[in-house]
Amino acid sequence: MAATIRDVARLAGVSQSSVSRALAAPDQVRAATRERVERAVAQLGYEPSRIARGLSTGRTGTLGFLVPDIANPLFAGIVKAAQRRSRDLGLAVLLADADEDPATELDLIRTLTKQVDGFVLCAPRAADEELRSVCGDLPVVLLNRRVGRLPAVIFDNADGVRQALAHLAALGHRRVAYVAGPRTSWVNRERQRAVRTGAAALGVDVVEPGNVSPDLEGGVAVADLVLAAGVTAVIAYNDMIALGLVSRFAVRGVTVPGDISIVGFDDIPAAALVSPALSTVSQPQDRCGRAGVDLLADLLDDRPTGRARAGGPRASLPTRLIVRASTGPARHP
Amino acid sequence: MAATIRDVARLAGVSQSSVSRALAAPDQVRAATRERVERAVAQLGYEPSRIARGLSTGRTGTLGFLVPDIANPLFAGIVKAAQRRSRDLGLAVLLADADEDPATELDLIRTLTKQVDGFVLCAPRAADEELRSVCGDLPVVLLNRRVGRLPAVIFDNADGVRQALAHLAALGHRRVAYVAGPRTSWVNRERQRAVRTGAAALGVDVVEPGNVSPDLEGGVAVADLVLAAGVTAVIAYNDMIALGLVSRFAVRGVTVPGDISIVGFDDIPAAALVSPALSTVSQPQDRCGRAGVDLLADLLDDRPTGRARAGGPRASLPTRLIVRASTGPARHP
DNA sequence: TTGAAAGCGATACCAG
DNA sequence: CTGGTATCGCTTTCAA
Repeated sequence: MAATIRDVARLAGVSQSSVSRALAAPDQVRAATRERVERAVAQLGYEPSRIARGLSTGRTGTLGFLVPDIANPLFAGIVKAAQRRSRDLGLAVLLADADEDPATELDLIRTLTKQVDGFVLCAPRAADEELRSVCGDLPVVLLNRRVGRLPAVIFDNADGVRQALAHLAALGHRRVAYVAGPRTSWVNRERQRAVRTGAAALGVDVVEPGNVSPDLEGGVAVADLVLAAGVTAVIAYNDMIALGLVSRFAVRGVTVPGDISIVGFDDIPAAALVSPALSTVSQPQDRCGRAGVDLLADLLDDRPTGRARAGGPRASLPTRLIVRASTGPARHP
Repeated sequence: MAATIRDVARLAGVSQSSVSRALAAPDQVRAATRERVERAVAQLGYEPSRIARGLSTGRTGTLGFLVPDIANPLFAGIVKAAQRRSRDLGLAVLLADADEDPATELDLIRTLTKQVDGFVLCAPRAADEELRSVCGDLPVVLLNRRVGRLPAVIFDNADGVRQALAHLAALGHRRVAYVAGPRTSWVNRERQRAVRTGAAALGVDVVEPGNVSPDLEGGVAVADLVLAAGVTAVIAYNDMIALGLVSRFAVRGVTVPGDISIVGFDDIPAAALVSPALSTVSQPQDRCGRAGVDLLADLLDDRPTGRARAGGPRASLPTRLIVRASTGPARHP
């Protein structure tokens, strides 16, 4: 059996209270006492039980981290960064993978809500009101999503889209497709809107073959529609879809970028590997994950905004177009 | 403030004990009582506090899941499967990413050990004895690793290697490289050994350019050594390394599989996407993740072996070679 | 500066 | 079948 605070107290010849204090507020304890406690702690290899502590403090030292799909490299990268930061802050991470399903998501939040101090919701798919109500007054930080005035870390999607469109327009493309991601994705709606307004401003026609799942299958499934639309370039909701397109295009004998140019989003590792390499709008995953955790930690410690640490409670992170294979349309060399 | 068991008891006009029973063992309570309790529960939206329960039962309803690197698609896939299974079993998952570092790993286990009922350690990098001692007598299930007689789920690495070697030998390769992964990886050692003995049996020469990190960078870094070794084929510790090789080979003007054939391990999604597509030994990630959680759940519930559910406490999952681009050596058409 | 004692929210044993 | 009560391990007043 692991040692408890009582064992330490007994061994050190002091009360439990003193042990507790010696550990939590060392300066409220005489040096001599503190030392005896520390010795006892070391000798017994004592480590306080987090759950027992949780019971009395009402805090668990754990944060809930929700993602739509941990197999998506973007989210894996964000989780990794968040994980590291949490560790540094002494927080544990309860991971929840919602499988891209809004209902599962709400379910997970509901069941986890009792065991965490707060949530980082990465790109949640559920509706605004449902998210609000399910979170109650638990501290929440959103990533890749905006809901009212809740603290959030987002990428500058509009600017990313602008860069992508400007790039394609400069190459001479006049008719591009936007392959939309999940209807439930706030980011998708943002990009969609940005594509529409941005394209109009540049005098570029936009075709939208519809919404697909944000993975390889989604891209493969929609590829033929894209071809049928007679566009010379396509902007995909994310790199997974883009790679799915590449793959299906190859099967159809359509060359990239010769016959059609593609721009994705996220700059996942695989994007640089396919050949020709994928042009993509890169997003700083680590800053995102880190900022999310920082923001939540601030909330937990009651630091109202956390401006100092995370660059504002509603940080917008810059995105950057990475040009790899894209070229102008074939008929316009 | 959320409702407690006391509130429910008061509202239902029964004792706390009865409420507790009505929820945990409904058949030990008169129907009438049970109904009153249920009504009260519904009315108050009561949900028992997991941590309070944890204090008295000594169980947290949470399992610790440790991976070397969540950004590695293999592990992401395994985590996803484990996650789903855990959810079905009513367990929460505390994720820990050790960043491929043995020390971090032990640290994480130590700090998390108090808040979980058991651990699933996926491909842990720490040494046998350290793992044993750090886990104490917490239930532990290993994935991709064998330590003494601890319950484990592993892939049949030897057979995977055998398939890969047989394939290459049949194509006419007589000199192949094995690009090793982390020295700390048990799986790597298994594969390495299998390559050595297997190649000897087939009369194939093996060159080993050394250990690299199991990611793209690792593959890129070692690519030139591989070329210098004058081999016609290479088996890589995993797909990430293999893809790194492909990428660097392209830069060097070496064509795959024309000049050199590559076989990886894991069959991560990206493997099928690069062109030419990567031949690889596929591992059933979902079965692995699921079996790991099942095994641990059995341990927690004191079902001694869990044979029924997971195919044995030390399941060995089949691997399967997926042939994509590999061909025979150029000089041997 | 220290110790005693009252919770925190549930479970589980023991009478009745 | 039900209620009272000790208990889990720690934090936090409140006195001393």
